[in-house]
Amino acid sequence: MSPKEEIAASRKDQIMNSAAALFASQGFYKTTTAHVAEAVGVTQPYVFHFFKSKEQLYLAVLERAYERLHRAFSAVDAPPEELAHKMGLAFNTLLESYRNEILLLMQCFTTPEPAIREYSRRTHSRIYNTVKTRFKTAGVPKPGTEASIFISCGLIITLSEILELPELSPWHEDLD
Amino acid sequence: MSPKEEIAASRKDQIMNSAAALFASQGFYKTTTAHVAEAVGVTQPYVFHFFKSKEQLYLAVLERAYERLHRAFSAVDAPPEELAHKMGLAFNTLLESYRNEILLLMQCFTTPEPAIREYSRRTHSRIYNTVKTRFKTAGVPKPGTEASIFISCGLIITLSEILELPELSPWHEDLD
DNA sequence: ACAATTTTATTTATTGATAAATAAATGAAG
DNA sequence: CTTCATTTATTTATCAATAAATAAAATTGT
Repeated sequence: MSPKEEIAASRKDQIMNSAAALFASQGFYKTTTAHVAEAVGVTQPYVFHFFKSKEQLYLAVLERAYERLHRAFSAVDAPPEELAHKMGLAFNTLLESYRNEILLLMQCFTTPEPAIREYSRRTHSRIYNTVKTRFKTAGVPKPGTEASIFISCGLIITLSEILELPELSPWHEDLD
Repeated sequence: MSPKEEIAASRKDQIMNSAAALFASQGFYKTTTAHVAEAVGVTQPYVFHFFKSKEQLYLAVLERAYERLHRAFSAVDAPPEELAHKMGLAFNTLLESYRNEILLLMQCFTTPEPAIREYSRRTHSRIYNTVKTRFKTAGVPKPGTEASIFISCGLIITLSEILELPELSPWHEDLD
């Protein structure tokens, strides 16, 4: 965020932004409410004025990330044979603009907190159905299988980003 | 483990087995050394007699899991056009026999502990190179790309298992 | 003066880790 | 054999640190 936007953003938004960055890189457990507060420049208990628990904060960040992904995918328009490719481009654009949120979204399923698990399940299910429906509507054969492959692609990109192993990315040129 | 094997297994092995199950389902942070100890039936400080820290225990379990995967993949023998398929079968067999270890292996990259991150990086890199080399030696074209796709397949299966969303699995039949 | 914002002070619970004590097994000497 | 000594296996007790959450006070703006 630019300085101007930083000022314009409400405290709640600032907290969610810092939380997204920290949750994405440090995960749910290693990210403390004190870290989030410090990143924003407020005191730790103040975080609880906006979110009744650390878990609720995490879920709020996750939901916002999902909505952004959903909007981005919904905005893609292309003929059937280009659809998957264009959705891939949309995913990459999102990864550049909202890296934290995307990495969090693709990673959340490993957080064993029951409420987060359940939410992750719902979220991944929603993503799958969105993608599948888009493929199906466009007349792509085997839309379910295609959607599954598409998401697996997102997963390996995430893994490659987190571990800094570019050769794992499907975009990496396969020489020799 | 059967009762007989349970007795035969050394304390250290028992601790690693319980730790594998707990780390796979509860993750690094939510799994306490007390939980591991309780699952084995020993006291919490005794775990530290075998592993100098919880982190070392995690890494030991991870290494054992990697070695099992490596052996399984190395044992696969097939002509080029069947190789990927047969390696997929080997992965599935392993997932049935050593579910905990496999899920842990595919999940470990999200644990933000620096030493674990570094180890995950190394481990995933080793898996990738193993698979790529196998494809290349067999004469499969684009072995790097194929290896990347193969691993992404493992990731989506893991996601589907953890969240209990069978429709996300590549093996799920794509009806309608 | 009122309402919204933000801080200080504090509590409670959890958990990884250490140290010292005890019990059990093993083996050698009488 | 069986007693004693020595090592190995395991427990009890405890510490120190961390972190989420609550409540009440204080500050700021209108």
